[in-house]
Amino acid sequence: MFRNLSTDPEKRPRLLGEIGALTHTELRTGETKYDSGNEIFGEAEPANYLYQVVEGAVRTHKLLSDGRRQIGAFHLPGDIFGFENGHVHRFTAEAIVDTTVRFVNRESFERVAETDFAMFKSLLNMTTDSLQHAEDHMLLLGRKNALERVAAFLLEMHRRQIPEGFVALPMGRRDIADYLGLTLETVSRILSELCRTGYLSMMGETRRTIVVLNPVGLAELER
Amino acid sequence: MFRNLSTDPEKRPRLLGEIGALTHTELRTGETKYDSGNEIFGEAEPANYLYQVVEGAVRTHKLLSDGRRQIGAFHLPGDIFGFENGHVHRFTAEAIVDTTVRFVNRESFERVAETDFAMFKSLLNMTTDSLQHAEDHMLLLGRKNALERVAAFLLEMHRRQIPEGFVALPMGRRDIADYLGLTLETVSRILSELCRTGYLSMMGETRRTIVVLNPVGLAELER
DNA sequence: CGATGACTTGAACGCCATCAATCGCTGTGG
DNA sequence: CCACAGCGATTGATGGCGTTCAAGTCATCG
Repeated sequence: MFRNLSTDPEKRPRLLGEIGALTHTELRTGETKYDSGNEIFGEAEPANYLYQVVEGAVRTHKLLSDGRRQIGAFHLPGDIFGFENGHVHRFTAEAIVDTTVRFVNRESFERVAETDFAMFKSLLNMTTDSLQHAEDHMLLLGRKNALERVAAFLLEMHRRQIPEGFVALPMGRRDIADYLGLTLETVSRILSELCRTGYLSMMGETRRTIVVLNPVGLAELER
Repeated sequence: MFRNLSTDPEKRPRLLGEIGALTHTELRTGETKYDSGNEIFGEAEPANYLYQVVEGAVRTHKLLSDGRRQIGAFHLPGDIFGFENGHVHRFTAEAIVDTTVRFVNRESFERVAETDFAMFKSLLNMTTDSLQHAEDHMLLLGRKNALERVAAFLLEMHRRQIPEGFVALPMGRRDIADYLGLTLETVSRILSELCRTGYLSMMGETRRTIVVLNPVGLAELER
């Protein structure tokens, strides 16, 4: 569960897969488990590691002083996060569920990238992927209405998970809301509405398992 | 006018400055003028060139099918734009005023970057800068109210222009609105409000020259 | 079995969008 | 020189979408 196809399937087994192959040479790597809700790194902290989700799910967010929160991205198994060009994290990262994370020492990674063009290119590719996601998300946050946002979110999660006939959302309504720039009540209302109108159906205790009954219709709602 | 300090002053004379020094070797470069409002490249077009603003100003935006627009960034003199990792532009770029743009053939640039680490690193740095800007803008679009957005915009423009005692905005209210995820009426109302409350004063025919009287106060409004 | 936490649903409000009128400046032509 | 169209900005009136506040449901857990 919570496996991931990444944004672009052909790029799926990305950098840290390669790093895995290099482990025995120069890179210092490791693996850690984080319980649900725990912080992996904090905004403005020194960025000493690169991370890849092995199992579970991670959210990265920024906070305003009064507690308003914007989640920039969800990271599913296979995704790499925490790469920064400066030496400081620009987001806080937290485990959404119990999560296993592989990490690579940033400094040792940079030493390798210094001489390995393929590695450097991977880094650029990952950065560009993140940029593209952020650019698309700006359009969503700036110009889409609530229904379009939720539809876009469902389609994104649908696309990123290995097809199993349903979408297993690791995150709660509050996380979805903070990702979409809405309130959790609005997200809940729109999910209910989409159920009533036959676009999807919700299962499980906390309604976090979603069967998309009409993906084409959803895509039209997203515009 | 419309000179630029970029986000981080130390990075100001970036890539194409270096490219300028390399022109005689392998890179194919040139310069073009675009009249106000004209398109430099379109979304989904093949990305054959990298661009740097020499004089003037450029906006990059995405469109929804029904015409809603989100401007991702404004590019002022010195700024480089149009770099993509895929071979297709993800934004449309247009001149906001009469603008001179230097360009570099993408293919020849990539040939150079293939063997020149410094060049490659510059590209990564630029991408990371864009990513950081996009991430900050997501927070603004997702979680800030209209007053905070306008204050943030003014401070950004203030910061990016060479200090001259005033901020000369090259773009109109509609562009500002589409950058901030608001309507032009809301932008106008809030600028008037900021005038009335003594944070700034507006000059010129179209009120596009702005004197920030209380930058500290503005920063507090932004949160 | 009461407490807690996640989700849903309802009712009322408010921020910002929408619709519309007006102002001021510019350029054009009589 | 003035009339007038045109464009950008401002300002006002109204309305709607999403927020806020408030119950209420259901499952889990001590």
